[in-house]
Amino acid sequence: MAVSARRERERTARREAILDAAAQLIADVGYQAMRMDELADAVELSKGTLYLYFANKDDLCAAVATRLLERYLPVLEQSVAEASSGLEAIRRLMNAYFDFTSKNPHHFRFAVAWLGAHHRMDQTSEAFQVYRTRVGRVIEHATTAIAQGQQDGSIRREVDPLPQALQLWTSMLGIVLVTIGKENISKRLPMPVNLDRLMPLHVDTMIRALASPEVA
Amino acid sequence: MAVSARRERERTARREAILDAAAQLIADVGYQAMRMDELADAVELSKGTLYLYFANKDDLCAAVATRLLERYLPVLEQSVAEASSGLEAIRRLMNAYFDFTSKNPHHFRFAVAWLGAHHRMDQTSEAFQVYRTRVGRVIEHATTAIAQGQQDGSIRREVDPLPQALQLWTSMLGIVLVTIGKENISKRLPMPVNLDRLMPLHVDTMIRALASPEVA
DNA sequence: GTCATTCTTTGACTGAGAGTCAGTCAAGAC
DNA sequence: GTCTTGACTGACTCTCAGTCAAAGAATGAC
Repeated sequence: MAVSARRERERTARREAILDAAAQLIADVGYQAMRMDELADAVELSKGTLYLYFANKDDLCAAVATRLLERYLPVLEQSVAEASSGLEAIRRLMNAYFDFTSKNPHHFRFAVAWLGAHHRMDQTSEAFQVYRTRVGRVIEHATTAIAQGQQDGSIRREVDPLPQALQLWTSMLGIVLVTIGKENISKRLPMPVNLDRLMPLHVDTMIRALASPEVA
Repeated sequence: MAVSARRERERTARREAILDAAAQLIADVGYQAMRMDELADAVELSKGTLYLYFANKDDLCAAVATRLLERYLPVLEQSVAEASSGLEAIRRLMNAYFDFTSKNPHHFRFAVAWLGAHHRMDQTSEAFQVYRTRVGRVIEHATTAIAQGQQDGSIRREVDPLPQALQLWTSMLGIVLVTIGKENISKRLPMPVNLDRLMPLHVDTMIRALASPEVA
């Protein structure tokens, strides 16, 4: 039946329209401050309709985050592909991920809230499932790059790729968390601090820890 | 006048009583789920009274967090004092900080929310000022340990102590963030992951990056 | 063309929880 | 005795996520 096919298309289109508006709003004010009424206004739908497309606000935000990360994955992949060695791939991957989070600070804030959440967020929904696999994709790239670096001799043999990839990604979270709020945070800390140097320093530090002795 | 002195004491005592109850509640359910009505019940005061002692919920949580960190500072200091070298001091400091956050996951969640906050949290209040100086204390210890390690030859000369201390503290945040939610997070990620090893791995990785060539 | 059916949308409403404020009360001042 | 001060109260307001009974639109059968 052609009707149901068209319905399906329309439904997808509407969903995308909601996500577009939500992404814009979140970029402007953040996902906490974004209100569902406001979003309904922006897409010219009633609030109830939003809840026909997404289970709740967190679910919607997860979908926005997923789409953002999904669109950025090719850039990450490109950066890895261009690398001359596994170690270089790690450096590029870190820089590219950092670039992504700098451009989408609110997406990152949401991801952190997701990780840090205790009770509040219901993470059983499909949106979170999908988001997880995208994050997994990033970690996989790091894992592959490390293994490759061991092949080409740029990275130490003793390193265990998957755990180390997790360590890389996870430590990155902290760096990014502090950096995206730098205007505020540098005033929040009691010592004079230049947070622009933090990320490059972190990359150098990690590279030094991974590099095989010959290279270093 | 003796009256005002007594009033002052009583006021302080009441404030402490509120903080005690709040610390307990936050430890039980987390700072998000802790409700001001519930807290008022617990200290046998009315809700309005809480707002005579603290500007708002965030302010109160910041005071709880500050007190916790303050009480743990001697332990951190002890761990540094017992170290045989600057590098060893860093290792101990990282482990001690990690121990603290494991025992007080909700405190840490609050700190992360504070760092990640965009608009929502009003951070101009005194409570946040004080909290900042306590965090600063931790970073100072790390800075000192690095400088000391350069003196005793355990840490590389090229390292710049303060920026590197910040890098240490900041990268730690990410690791801890993921680790404290490990029961959940290991199910949240698409690959099989043992998060118990993450923290030791991070410490080893950082130590390797800092160690002077002779030592490594 | 009309009517029944099914799918979509609506927006007023509910509930939860932070924060407020006019008013009460007790202790001290005079 | 009465006046002042400051701590305390709790019913109230406000904001916002999420709900649901009713309205509306599209489709298909005859």
